[in-house]
Amino acid sequence: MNIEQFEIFRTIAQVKSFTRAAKILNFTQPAISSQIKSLEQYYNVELFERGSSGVKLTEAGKKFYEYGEKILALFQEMESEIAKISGSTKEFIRVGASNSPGNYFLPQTIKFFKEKHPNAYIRVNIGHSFEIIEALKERTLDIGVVEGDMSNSSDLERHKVSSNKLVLIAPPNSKWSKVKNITVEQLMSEPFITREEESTLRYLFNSYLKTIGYKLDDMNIVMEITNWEAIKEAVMRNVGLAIIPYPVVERELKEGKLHEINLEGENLQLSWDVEVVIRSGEILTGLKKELFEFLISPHTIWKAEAELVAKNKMRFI
Amino acid sequence: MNIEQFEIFRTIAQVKSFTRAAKILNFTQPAISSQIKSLEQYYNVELFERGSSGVKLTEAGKKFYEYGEKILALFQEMESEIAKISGSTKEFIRVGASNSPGNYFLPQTIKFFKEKHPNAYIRVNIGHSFEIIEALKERTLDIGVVEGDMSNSSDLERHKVSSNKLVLIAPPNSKWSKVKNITVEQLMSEPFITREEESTLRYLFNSYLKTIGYKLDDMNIVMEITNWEAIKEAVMRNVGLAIIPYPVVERELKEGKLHEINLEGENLQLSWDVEVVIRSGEILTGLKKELFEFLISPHTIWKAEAELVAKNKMRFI
DNA sequence: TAAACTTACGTTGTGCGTAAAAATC
DNA sequence: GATTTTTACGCACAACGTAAGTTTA
Repeated sequence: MNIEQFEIFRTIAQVKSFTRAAKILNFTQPAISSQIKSLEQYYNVELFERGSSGVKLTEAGKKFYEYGEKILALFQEMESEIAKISGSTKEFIRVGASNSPGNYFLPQTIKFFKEKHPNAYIRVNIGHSFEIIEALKERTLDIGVVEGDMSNSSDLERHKVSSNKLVLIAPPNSKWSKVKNITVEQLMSEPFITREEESTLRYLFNSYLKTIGYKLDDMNIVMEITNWEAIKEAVMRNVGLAIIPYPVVERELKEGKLHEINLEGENLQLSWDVEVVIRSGEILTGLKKELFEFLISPHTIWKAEAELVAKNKMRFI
Repeated sequence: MNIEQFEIFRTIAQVKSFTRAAKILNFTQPAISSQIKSLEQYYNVELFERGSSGVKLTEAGKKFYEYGEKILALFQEMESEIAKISGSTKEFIRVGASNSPGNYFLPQTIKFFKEKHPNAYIRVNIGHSFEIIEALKERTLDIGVVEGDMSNSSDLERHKVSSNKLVLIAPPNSKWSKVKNITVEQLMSEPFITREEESTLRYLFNSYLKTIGYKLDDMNIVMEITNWEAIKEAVMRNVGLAIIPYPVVERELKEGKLHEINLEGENLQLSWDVEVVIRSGEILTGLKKELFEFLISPHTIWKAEAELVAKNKMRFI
């Protein structure tokens, strides 16, 4: 029996879904399934009731969760104690998130942060906003990430995650070079390049499209690419149009290597409605400080992602 | 990181030796080494100070032990809770033992018991007698096995493990058929069959020999065999003499298939000086009761061992 | 030299991802 | 029919045992 299994189990229990837990923990869904299955076989008891809309804890599952929480808490405490003694540069950071940010904002963000800071050992705990807030106050979490309601509380500091503009880009020196505006209707039929399904951008852009009565799946998607640099390349090679966060293409637009087109009547201001919360007056240090600052300036996500010499996984459709 | 690693770590800390921990946990010593090594590498800190006479906890090791105890306690509690819910026939039994019984009496005993009762999940915790006694009173242990001092305490029941006679056996219808007595001196040069080094009998017989100024290693050992049935066979085939617990050869002696020889002036009464301790008035049930009764009648060890259709591992020297 | 731990190596088993299938609404 | 979990399978890595090597008193 494995400590990691407690973490998998806890995440599932918190998000009530194998699939979502897999995304958060950076596993495939079958891997999660098999871990839970082996637990259930070992104890010869069902831990989750499987439904087609998520899963639910059984009685045994509740017990398991209850003890698992305590064991994980002790374990994490131990790890930091040991880390102190070993003079290790490892830093254990406990992040709590509510459902939506936990599913769409955090997973990739933390993945990128870890790649830049291999010494950061980040544990993500998912729960309701009020639970995250409670845990912060009880000092069992270092940083919270919740849906923004801008409520005030003297002992907590809330930082709204800054918004970002999205831009529609086209190749210069093409039929687009003179075009300044197009309608959403037109865009839907144009060859379009997008990020992979699991990406934050795709989720946000899709949500946006839904609000104005469209679906990303109805677009003429010609390519899915998993990193910004390759998307920019593809647009330059006239493969299609793409939607990209402004910070990622700032330089190319200024240098004229890419061409911006306005979506008529649409404001592609991108907002997460996410707040990063810490205890008031607490001075964060080291990687905790770095992570906090990374979280509240989300454009760094795009940049970080661009910097990673990505493996250029691309897939033609 | 693995719960089992906590158990390995704890056992080492308690017996202060990789080798002894390996025997208790039924692993080879290198397996233990590598587990600890991987822990130390992961946390980048030494957990034990290695000395040529055992090992000692470092500062980090002490922290690890402290948390490990708590985590293991929670984990075991959880397992029994889950077992209750699952209606499992698994039974978790917490046995505490002081050093000597923990090293020589318990490991094989429990191994045999488990083979007969696959539903018994037995955790052995090793410490000083007074710690075992304390833990029993605090109800964190079910059964204690300590060196016997027959001290009295109203809240604990102490049961002396019954002694057993050892007999020296020879083939009938051979040069031994008329021999009734030999001296230890003579025995030392006769072809002799013995159990493997790790066996309880060998340990006890060797201890006995030392008290009268001899060593088992000085005997003319022609074969080591890991089970009683095969030893009896070998003696019958005139391979050599052997020392065996009386219950194991009772039938063969009565039927005349084996011949008993007295060791002149020696009393091969075998005593463990071991007491099995439980809380007074507590009524043991199920496998706990079985184990308790198994422990206090150690001749069942020999019998159980004989019953197991052993793999007849034998090794010529 | 004896007792203890470590290293080296071959084997086995576990855990993961990919892909396809089954179940549930 | 779309979403979610399960099954099947191949691969890679981790854990164990055996055997040989090293350390230390």
